[in-house]
Amino acid sequence: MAKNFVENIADMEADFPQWYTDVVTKTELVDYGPVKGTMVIRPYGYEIWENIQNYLNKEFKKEGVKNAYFPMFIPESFLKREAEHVEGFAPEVAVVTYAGGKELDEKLVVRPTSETIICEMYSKWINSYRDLPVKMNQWCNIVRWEKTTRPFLRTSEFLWQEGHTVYSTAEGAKEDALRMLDVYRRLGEECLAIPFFTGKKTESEKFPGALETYTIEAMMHDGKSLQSGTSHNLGQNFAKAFNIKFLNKEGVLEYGYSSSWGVSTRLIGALIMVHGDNRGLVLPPRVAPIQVVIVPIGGENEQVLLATKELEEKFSEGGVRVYTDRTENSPGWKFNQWEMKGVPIRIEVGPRDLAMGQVTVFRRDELTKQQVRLEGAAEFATNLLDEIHTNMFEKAKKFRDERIERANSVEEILKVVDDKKFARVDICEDENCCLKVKEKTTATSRMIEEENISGKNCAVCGKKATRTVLFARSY
RNA sequence: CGGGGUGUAGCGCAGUUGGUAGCGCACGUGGUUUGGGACCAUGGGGCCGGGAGUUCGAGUCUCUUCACCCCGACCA
Repeated sequence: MAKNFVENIADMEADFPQWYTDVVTKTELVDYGPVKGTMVIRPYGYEIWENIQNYLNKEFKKEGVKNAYFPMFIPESFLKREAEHVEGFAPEVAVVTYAGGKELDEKLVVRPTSETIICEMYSKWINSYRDLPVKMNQWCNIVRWEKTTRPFLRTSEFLWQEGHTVYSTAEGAKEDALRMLDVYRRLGEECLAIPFFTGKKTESEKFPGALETYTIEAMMHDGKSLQSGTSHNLGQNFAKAFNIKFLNKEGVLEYGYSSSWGVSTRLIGALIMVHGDNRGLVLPPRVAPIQVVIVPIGGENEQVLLATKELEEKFSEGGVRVYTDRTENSPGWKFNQWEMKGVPIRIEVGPRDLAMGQVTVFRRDELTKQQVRLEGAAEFATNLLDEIHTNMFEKAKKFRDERIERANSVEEILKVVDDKKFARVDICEDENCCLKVKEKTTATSRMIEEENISGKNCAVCGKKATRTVLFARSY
């Protein structure tokens, strides 16, 4: 191996941010748009998103959630109806002031999230307890004018799904928020091979206007945390702001209880930074646009052509996303290319193996090769996809679990996060203690792991601790 | 929005005291190749990030602006 096959990608240990940028652009997931902070999601990246959508749409249907679409323009006054909400989003909204050749009477906010407009519509549609619960989801784009941006992780515009529900009881909304959090956790486990931490946000980190925010957090390869999705119990905050009222069984008018939950294209950033390595992407099989790439060697060889075609057909029939690389490039070049692009399995079909009735199967997660009989190769590889998925999940879990450390003081927290780990901290009820940690260590409280703990002291102020919180530096 | 860094072909880079732009890879064409980034031949590609200035002359000097990267403040 005379040449460095990763010469095009920065070393991930030496320069993780550069590695990330190199990987997302060179594998053609994404490109920068002409407007600051915007990204073009290219087909190879978009297919990952489509696979995530397919999984979630199925799960949403199981939950009785219907897809719908609400307008992207929101009257500015809507945002102002919920005090915390407007305060939280005002700095980053884009506003349309001019349209149709004239100044608008009322400015239009380009949605930074759709609670307000959806609740406005819900208030028209909800009259009776018989109308509840209402559960809708929309797949759409969102605009948040961020100061610093990075493809998938933070862009001025991004794609997401946002679910919005209304229940007749407080418990209904809370349980919904928790149930959807679990859907996201399973999305990680079953689809992205990412072991998410799930828990509640502390007061200072919760969604503007929410009663409680639940989060899925993932540990990236550099030890930072990425908030990968959130689920909010909104209580009656938005129902009151938007006048969502219903008559209960007793004929008494009540405000509804709502929840909202969302994941975005940021998930793609998460899976890149959880699974990637110095050769580039390592895509989880269930979302990989190409699950198996076949590389025929010695293209003219009739036996090769035949075996390749046969394999290809078997995969297609079995519902495996397969691609055969028939380009003129040399085999070595193709190997490196497809490894960079993170294809889970590569099958090399060449005369040497075929003479013995076999093909070579390479797995991206472990970078290992083995010879397999041609007849059973498709079935073998198909099963291997599941094994790769499980292996990737377990590897990520092990990586994560080895990098959580208890910390009993601000100094210890600093040491742990400097060591690129998450700190598990017993802390008191006072939000100022969380903020003090942030100030001293730049690590933020990611989520509450456990509530109502006893017999422990706050790592910051020394008073009685009531909860265990994970702290980490984050994206 | 502060502090630092980088912008020259798609990518990676050279470009001397200012004298009118080059290399490798990639790309087109013809041919030979194919088990870990093949080879020969021959082509195409540049508002040197943008604007303004100094100068007879600017990739090079000055100012300004934009984009990207890093470190802080703010966030999915």
